[in-house]
Amino acid sequence: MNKKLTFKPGKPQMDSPPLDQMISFRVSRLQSKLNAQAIKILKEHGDLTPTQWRVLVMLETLGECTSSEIARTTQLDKGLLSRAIKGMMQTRLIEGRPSKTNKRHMLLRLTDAGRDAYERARPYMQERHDLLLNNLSVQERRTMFDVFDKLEESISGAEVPAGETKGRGNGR
Amino acid sequence: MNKKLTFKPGKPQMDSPPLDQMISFRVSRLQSKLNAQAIKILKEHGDLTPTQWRVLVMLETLGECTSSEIARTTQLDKGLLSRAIKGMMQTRLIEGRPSKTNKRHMLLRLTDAGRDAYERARPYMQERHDLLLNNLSVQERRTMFDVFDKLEESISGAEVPAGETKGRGNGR
DNA sequence: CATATAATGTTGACGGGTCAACATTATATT
DNA sequence: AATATAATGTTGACCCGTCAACATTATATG
Repeated sequence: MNKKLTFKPGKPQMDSPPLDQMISFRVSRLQSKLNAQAIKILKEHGDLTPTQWRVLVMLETLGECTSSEIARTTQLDKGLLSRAIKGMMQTRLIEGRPSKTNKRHMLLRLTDAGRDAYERARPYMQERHDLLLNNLSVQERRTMFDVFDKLEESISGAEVPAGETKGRGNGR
Repeated sequence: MNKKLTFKPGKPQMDSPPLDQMISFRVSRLQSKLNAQAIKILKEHGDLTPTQWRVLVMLETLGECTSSEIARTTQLDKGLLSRAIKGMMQTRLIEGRPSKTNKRHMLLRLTDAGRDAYERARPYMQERHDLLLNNLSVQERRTMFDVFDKLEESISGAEVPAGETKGRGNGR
């Protein structure tokens, strides 16, 4: 099981590739692979981008909502979202209507085509996710998400180590 | 501490943002944050890019080696590496000499300036990494890397579900 | 009420990562 | 030895994510 038992008792023990022990590098590489996989699956089953897929998921979950709500919930960049939404409105996956109480808001919701696209891709995305989970024990799954949470917290906590002017929002 | 306590005991409990339960999304978001943090630190302490930093780490570890060795070990894209190395040779962080046994190879190694840059950024990168680890138990750290390994394996195993021609290399 | 500040969404610019094509050189196959 | 195949590294094209600037509208502050 353990891959790194390759040191000789006499030598200084050049342990396996140092970058493999570095969190940021591992997350980066993992993200690349996951992303490539997602792109491939989504291209085959509805020709969506990962961001578009995420917008669909959010709309399916939240129901009618605005771009800024999605941005806040997912922490995705609002510029990125703006373009994704624009494209999805052109291809009629979603539709928007102006809010009457707030002229800046655009209330977004799935069209039938959008819901179809979602339902078409979903089983494959689900299958993929199950495949990822299947190789992990229940313990590992729980710990994984805990670790994700803690790492994100560490980063938020580390930024601006001294003297923030005011406010608490992470200016994203 | 726990932000998501908004479910009613009678209801099926529409669990918090669905994307938060999805591995790919979590890894993607985590990667964004880690990357932004790394970019900031590296910019302040030597003006390196993350890729350049990784090249420095690899050269410091492997000693003199070639671009393809780094690509193989890290699984970084060879095009990306080519450009990073080109830039680092221009700024004299590394130097290369042609191999005599293989005319395609360029043997790379750190210059003194490169080693300086590495040593200048290293403590800050180390501190950051320690900060990330400090919020994790020993158990969590072990599980985290195990999970990284297993997830990467899952992805490699999932690609080309049937009838691969030959070979075993992941065509990257 | 008047004004300053914050939120919403759009856009342009930029850099980084991915991919494919390519020239060159090594290696395998016959 | 001749030829096909694979490896190495470079380059151009492309897309995505990030950031800053901006116009517009809401809200807070005086």
